Amino acid sequence: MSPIDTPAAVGRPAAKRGRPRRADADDAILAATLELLSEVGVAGLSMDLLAQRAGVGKATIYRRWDSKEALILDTLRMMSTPIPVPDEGTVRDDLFAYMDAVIQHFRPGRGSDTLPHLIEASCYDDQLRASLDHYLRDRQSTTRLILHRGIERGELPVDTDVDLITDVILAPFFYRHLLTGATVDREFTHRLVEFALR
Amino acid sequence: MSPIDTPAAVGRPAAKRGRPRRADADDAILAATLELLSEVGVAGLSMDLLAQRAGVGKATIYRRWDSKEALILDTLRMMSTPIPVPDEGTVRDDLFAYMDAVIQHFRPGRGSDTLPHLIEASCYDDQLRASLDHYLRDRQSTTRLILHRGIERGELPVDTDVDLITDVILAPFFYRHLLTGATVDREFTHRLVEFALR
Amino acid sequence: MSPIDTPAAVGRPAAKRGRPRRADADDAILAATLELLSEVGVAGLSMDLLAQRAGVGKATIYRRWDSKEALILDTLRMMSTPIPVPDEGTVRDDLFAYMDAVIQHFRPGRGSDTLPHLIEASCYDDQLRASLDHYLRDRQSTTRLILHRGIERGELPVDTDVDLITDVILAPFFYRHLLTGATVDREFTHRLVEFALR
Amino acid sequence: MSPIDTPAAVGRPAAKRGRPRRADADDAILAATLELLSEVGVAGLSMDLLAQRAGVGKATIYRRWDSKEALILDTLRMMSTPIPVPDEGTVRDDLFAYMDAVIQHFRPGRGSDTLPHLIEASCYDDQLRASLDHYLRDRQSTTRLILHRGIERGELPVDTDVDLITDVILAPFFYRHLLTGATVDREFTHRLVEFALR
DNA sequence: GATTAACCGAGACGGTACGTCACGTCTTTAA
DNA sequence: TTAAAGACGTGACGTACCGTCTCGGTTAATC
Repeated sequence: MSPIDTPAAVGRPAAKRGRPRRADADDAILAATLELLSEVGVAGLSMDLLAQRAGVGKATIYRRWDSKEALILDTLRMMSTPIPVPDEGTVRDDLFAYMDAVIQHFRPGRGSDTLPHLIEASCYDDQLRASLDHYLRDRQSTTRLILHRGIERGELPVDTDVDLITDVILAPFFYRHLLTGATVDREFTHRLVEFALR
Repeated sequence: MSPIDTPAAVGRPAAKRGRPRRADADDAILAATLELLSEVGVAGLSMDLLAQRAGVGKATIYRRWDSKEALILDTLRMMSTPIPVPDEGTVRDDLFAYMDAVIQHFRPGRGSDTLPHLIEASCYDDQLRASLDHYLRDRQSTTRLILHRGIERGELPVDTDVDLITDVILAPFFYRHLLTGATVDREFTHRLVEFALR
Repeated sequence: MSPIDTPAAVGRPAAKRGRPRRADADDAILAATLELLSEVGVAGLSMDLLAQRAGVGKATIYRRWDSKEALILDTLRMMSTPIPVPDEGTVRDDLFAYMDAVIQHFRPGRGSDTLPHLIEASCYDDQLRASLDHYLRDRQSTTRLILHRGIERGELPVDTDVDLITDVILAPFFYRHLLTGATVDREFTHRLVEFALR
Repeated sequence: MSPIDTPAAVGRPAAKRGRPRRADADDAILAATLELLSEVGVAGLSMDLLAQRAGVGKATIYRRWDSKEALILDTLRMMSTPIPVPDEGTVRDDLFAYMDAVIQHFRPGRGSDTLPHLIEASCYDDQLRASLDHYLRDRQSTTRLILHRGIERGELPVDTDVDLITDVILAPFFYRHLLTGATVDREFTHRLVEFALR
């Protein structure tokens, strides 16, 4: 979910009236959100605190985002450092490298309650549900890219079920991380990749 | 997490003094919780409302459970109808049948915010985290049973990695359900089972 | 308080530069204020609503009046229908007639919170305090006129304390109206007039 | 308006259940209100600040009073030092002395916006209107007592209209104080008393 | 005719206070 | 001692206004 009222339509002159939105407020708010997420987590991030930190009125936040959660999701989208696409030469090694990075990325810490929070919030907000879905499917793109590259190279059969393998590789990671709390280490992800490419 | 202070040790007369705990309060509370979960979801389940519904003081609830979430988890454990263990003759058909039932069980509805809520809450409460892990690993037992039965029957090789296959079958279900919002239907679970048993 | 910057001095060309004030904006604002006062009272009259109703920007209002209350007071001054000066032949009958009209004028209704609001606001704004004083003393002029006419006619002694009698007749009306909530009817005002002229 | 739910009915054992209201909270709240009224006036008295000052949750205040204004009125009733009943020997001197004290009491200062605030608020709240009426009529009792004492002593005729004279003496004070802003000094109140007793 | 300065409607801005709600604890009387 | 009832302190919520500011765009008097 992007900030509300983004004049997405190209070519429309937007016929702006009234004082325009402060251009730098979005950034200030997103930056403050990112700061607070890592300092106090989602649980400690109140809208009052956020507004104060961003040097902004609460109304300015609500004018731009529908909810705290829409804002947080946008913060993840815009501010979080992306996991780079590895290029080790083979699908197997690319997936090994990528999953190593994923493990690093989901280290437990102050911000590790963010994704669970968004998941719960999306139960009550269809628009957020759609945005979160879109965001998380986007994060599959690296895995998909690696697999497609493998098919092009002839390393994988042309009829490889990319969707399924993507799920099979990524899902157990989140399943263990969020649900069963089982160990997620390199040994596990490597075993998983071997199984998926078997 | 079981109710606090359960006189687990048999034989100890407990040397009770004062008014004894109401024997039926636990059940009344669990039943009211289950009712409210399906009526208003976790989001609408406040402790005040719950106490009123159960005809119980709030302190009585907190005397028996550490938190709202511990209670909810116990409610799931005690009150929710278990998914029966199928016995179709082959591992493949057992897993097909089981996953069909799982799909039914996680139909969207009033109570479908329960698991996400517990997942988030477990970020802030180590004891809950442990209890939830235990509960969810418990729910893997049917899948494991089916696989072990297959090994005994000689249907699966003796060195089958039961842990991994369990994750590979169950994880994508929750991953799609909670994270990407992708379709989860019989076609998908069947494809998944085929892949896992390939 | 009149609109700010009124070029009161006649003959001074004021050497205006720039676009002149919209001539009809004052009226539009005053009219909208009067409308809203009777529709939603002072309490419901927000500056945003008022600007919208008058088809005017908020800044245009603040350019012309110092505050919401200065505007409201001006609205009363300019727009409210004045109570006519009676001429019944005697001081007694004139006062009877006038007080009857006053009773009518202060009927309870949507706009009856206006005066109390101005009274409170004038606690925080010396200029408003002065303007309100001036306005309310102005409204004594009819009573004063009636009394002075009586003195000229020889109906009242020449040393009549007009100030005091004015207060004695008008004050109990407002005192009961605003403070004690006691009944204010013709019987009361007549008794009052009789006492004052005794 | 007294604190909500006061078990006014005598003889009813009240059949109290649950934790009783903190006995000292009322006092703490009233005292904090009085403090803040004199420090920052009604305008600066926010419920958050008040709760903090009283060492009490906001909900505790709202549990006991319907509104900020009901609380303020109660504060006046309970905490404000009453004007003593003078006993100078004659009605005239008693009234002189009393009005002198009234003038002192309504000195301008931090708390002088309190009465105007309550008057406005009572436009929007019938219960407050009734309470304020009752409070202000109560404050007439000293004047009435002085007049009745005069009748008993034979100093005033038995058919003296006590209601009217009370209004005639007190009303101009508030009228000038709140409305016209005219001078209210000893000279004026003495002239007023002389006129009323004429 | 070009420039300039004050105006215009619209609406975003930083603040502040509101009254409600839920949390988990505490305090009463009764059993 | 536990029970039901319900008050407690805390703190976040999302809304509504305030009075100011900032746009793009008029509209005159001045140059």
